[in-house]
Amino acid sequence: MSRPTMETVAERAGVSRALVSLVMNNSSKVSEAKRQAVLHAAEQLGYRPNLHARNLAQARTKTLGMIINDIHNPFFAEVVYGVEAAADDYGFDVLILNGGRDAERERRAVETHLQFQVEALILVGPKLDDDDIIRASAVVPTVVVASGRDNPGADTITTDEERGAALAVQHLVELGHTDIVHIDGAANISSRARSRGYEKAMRSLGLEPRILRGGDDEADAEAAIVNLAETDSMPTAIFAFNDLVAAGALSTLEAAGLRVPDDVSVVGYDNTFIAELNHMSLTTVNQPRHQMGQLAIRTVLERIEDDRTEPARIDLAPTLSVRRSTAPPRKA
Amino acid sequence: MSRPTMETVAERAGVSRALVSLVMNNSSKVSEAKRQAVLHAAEQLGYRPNLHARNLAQARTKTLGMIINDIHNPFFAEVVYGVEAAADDYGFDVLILNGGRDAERERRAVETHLQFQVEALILVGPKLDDDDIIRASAVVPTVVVASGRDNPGADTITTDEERGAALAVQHLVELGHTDIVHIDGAANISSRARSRGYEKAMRSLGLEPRILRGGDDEADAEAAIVNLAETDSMPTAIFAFNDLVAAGALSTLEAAGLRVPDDVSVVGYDNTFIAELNHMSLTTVNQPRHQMGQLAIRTVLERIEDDRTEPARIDLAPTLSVRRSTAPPRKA
DNA sequence: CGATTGCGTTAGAGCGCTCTAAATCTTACG
DNA sequence: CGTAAGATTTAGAGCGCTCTAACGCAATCG
Repeated sequence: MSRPTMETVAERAGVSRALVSLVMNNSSKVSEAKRQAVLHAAEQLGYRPNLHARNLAQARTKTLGMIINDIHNPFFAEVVYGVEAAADDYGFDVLILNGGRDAERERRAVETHLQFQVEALILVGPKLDDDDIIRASAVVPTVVVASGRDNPGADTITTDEERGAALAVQHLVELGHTDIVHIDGAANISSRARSRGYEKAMRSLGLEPRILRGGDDEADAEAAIVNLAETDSMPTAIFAFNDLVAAGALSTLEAAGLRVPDDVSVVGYDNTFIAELNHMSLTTVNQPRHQMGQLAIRTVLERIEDDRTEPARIDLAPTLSVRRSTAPPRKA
Repeated sequence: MSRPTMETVAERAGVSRALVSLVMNNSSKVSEAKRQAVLHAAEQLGYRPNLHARNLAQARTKTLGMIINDIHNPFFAEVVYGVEAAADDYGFDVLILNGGRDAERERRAVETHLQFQVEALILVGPKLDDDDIIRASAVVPTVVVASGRDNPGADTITTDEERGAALAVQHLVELGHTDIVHIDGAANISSRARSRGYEKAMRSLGLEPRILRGGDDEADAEAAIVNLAETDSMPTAIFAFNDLVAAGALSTLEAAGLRVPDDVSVVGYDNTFIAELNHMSLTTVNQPRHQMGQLAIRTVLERIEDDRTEPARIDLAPTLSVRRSTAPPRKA
């Protein structure tokens, strides 16, 4: 037994298929009596409109396609909530596809979304390269969130990561630190901007930058710090590429008998869940993720309506969340 | 300029629309010459099949609908990866909708998926109640993952949570603990089974169970432990409802001047990301999440093919991941 | 050499819905 | 009463694709 269609409902309610359509789209020009009859019939039959048929018949789908770099990463979850909230306001459905930290998978996800005729594409922290993004945005309005760079053709929502790094440095310097090491994000997409921000801030304050190669997980931090302990001198403060690297720093430092923040202060980046944990209590740079998600939707949808052609670029200000992993340096 | 259709491609390639269709579904009965011509024309036009049209024309959609309790929660991410891997094998697309920890939103998500004519529904840690699930599974094969209970009408993939709790108790007892307190999950869906497992295990070992009301986040743990410190006696080990509660326990204990694991051992549940962090290094009960996701797909798809009618129930065995938050009790 | 076979191709109906234009029914008014 | 205006309702085409049945054509065979 296949599912009931409008035809079935129409028959049952003793009206035409067109009338059922009107009721389903709650048109105002339907008599109350018929409306009730239709609604009742639909209810009884367990009728559910077929979105594929609707989307085919209509020009639009009222559907947005979102691709997330990695569902594992709670950083993106907040963005998703922002996106969903805004999409709700505009009456759009959001289909989520998982990129799985893999450019190839993201490419396939883009393809799937396009085949689903989404009206816009939201790429959250994409692994795709410029060409992919150009190709996609040639087909459908595209907005990129948190990619840490400009994206030709697409709208872009970022935070000023240089500024974020500067905030971290500033905070440490205000606490009295002068020997501040940065563990970078290696090949990571946002790494460059953060390092540059760190370096500029240090120099402008007359301090000597020291950058160590890190990565994007705990193990990378460990290597960097072991190196610091063995061959180099231990600074009084460490600014890590992200919270995870900072977490790695925390445990490696403690394993080495150093206390945070008494001996060494640590600052992370992203204000993830980890940083919030009481036991970690990481001072970190915060990006307004929810807002980024909301703006992504607004930007791209307005682009559709106003059919603006040049891409927008929105750069939000990061803030610093001060917690217990930073303190004034121990008096020498 | 709207997107090219099969018609456009057919014209360009000098063949009929039907032939284009055959090529797109790479049928074997197309001459190589025409196949190339069509492929070439499609390429040039940037043709992309319209999934809505296809899904309408075909009986099936080859699409699965998944609803995740909360994208924030990394526990579910692993399940998602399992689901995706298996779905890939079967050639299904997986559409993800976020439940947002809200039964009402989940209900709407189910509705959306059904309107998209998904061939099966995968509910990961649903907030929906039995009736919702019964209703859904009456329309489309449904599988529930990690709900911690039986779900009438739907296939169910769980782990034996009683057993998991017992593993935790066993581990602590083997280390020499006898005074073990459980902080439960309050109204949380899995709380009952874990508490029961704890209680049974304790009694069967001749120990007196002590259960405190917890919840599902750090703050809940704090309240419970403060209570323990002030009005009750501090045990030598704590088995928490989940990793987050355990994390809360960790920080509250340390704030109270107690060291983990020297003074108090702590065990969590779920083996989330948190537990893995070096700095936390939480002994915890692990659920084979990836496998759960895979099994969910297999179960529900096989159900479609074999049109089995009675729901399946798969109960996997949890394991214990021992880390540094547990140790023998301090000698009195 | 006409009939048969089989491969490659195509016409055309139909999937469930929306939308325009036209049909039908009311109601109001001269 | 007849009729125009307005309010409801409906017929029917069409969205882009798949699928069945039939068609054309070359190769094969008795």
